[in-house]
Amino acid sequence: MNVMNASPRRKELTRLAAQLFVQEGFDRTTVRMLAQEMGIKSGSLFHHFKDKQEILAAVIEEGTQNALGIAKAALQSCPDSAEARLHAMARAHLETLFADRNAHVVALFEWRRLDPAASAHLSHLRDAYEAMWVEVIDDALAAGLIHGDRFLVSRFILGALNWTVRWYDPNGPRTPDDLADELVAMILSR
Amino acid sequence: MNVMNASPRRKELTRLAAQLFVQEGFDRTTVRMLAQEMGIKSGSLFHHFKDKQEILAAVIEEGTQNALGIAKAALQSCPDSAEARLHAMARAHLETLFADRNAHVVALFEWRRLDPAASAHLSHLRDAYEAMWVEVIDDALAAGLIHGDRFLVSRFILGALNWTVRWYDPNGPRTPDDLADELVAMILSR
DNA sequence: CATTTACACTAGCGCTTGCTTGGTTACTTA
DNA sequence: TAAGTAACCAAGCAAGCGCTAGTGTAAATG
Repeated sequence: MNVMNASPRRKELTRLAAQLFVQEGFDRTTVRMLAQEMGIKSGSLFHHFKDKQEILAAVIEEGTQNALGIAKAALQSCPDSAEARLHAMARAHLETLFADRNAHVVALFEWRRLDPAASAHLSHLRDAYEAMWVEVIDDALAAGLIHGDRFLVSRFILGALNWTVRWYDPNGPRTPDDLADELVAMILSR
Repeated sequence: MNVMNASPRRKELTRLAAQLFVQEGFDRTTVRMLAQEMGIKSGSLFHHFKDKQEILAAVIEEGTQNALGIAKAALQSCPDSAEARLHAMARAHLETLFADRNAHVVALFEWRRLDPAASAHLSHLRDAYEAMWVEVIDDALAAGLIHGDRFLVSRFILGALNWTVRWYDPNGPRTPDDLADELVAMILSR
């Protein structure tokens, strides 16, 4: 078995798995379905992954790592005002949400299928991402851009953003940036 | 088989099923687990429900009907201003979300497990509920209470509200009404 | 040239799944 | 007291599940 490496083959298989997990749900996706989508037989799958659980963990890790990278890049290359940073985070969130849509849908809706070990490991990644949000929101509160409880405000914002995967149509007239700007405009105290 | 009636026994079984579906997810909940939780044998389950699908549909129907009832009652017994109605809808949404939490979590996160027939039937119920929201939000926009695109605003609000099931702790210091008021305060243009 | 590595294959084991069958029990009604 | 009905059970079937064992082969490596 090809333990925990990041071969290009494995990356491609992870991408295909994410797509199937979104289409069918993790539980209803069988190893035979995964193998067929990948053009191999079900037994061959276990050369690349220890078990089905590890495929799920790989999908979620991939998505979360990308989200972290995009958010960091967005904050670094943006004006140093609280308002600009809030905009940048919202835009970055939706950018990664729809660039790696499959991985993020799996992360959001199949998280509970992770076994405890994988869940613990990936929780750290997600916490790192959420910490960036909390910092930006604290700055926005301190600057008087928004008002309210920091805990509630951040939950509401992330809820509204994450829920977009349930209704947003990438082929429609609006870009993810449009959504981000509209949401920020909606909550700014003016 | 006890076709599609609403016997008290069936109602109680539906309630227990909702709980298990939330704990384990629909796919991982076996008919044997359901039966055990209900204190009967797995074969007996099919006296009350045609198949496993019908249990899922029963859970979701129950929750959606309750939501409709609560929202209607809330709008009828509230001052006739756009702002009061917006408050009332947000409060009603969170009230039913946590009064029938299990049923609503299932409706929100297991909807795709419904077969097409059941999905079509229940979609009508859900559309009726969302139509109430659209009306209230249109009034709020017309009154100048909030600004933005009616479509986006309603999606953002419902997203923020629905996402509360992922983090809200009913045993914490805040009531659902607190949440509703904070959210409305956050989006009002002041 | 010999050996290792990466990747794929076939075949199937052991188990669980949703659901059916054929029948029994407990209660209500005529 | 007889008939009807709702509720239940023991047993098990056919299908499908994740995963393993063992083998073949072509390319990379010593």
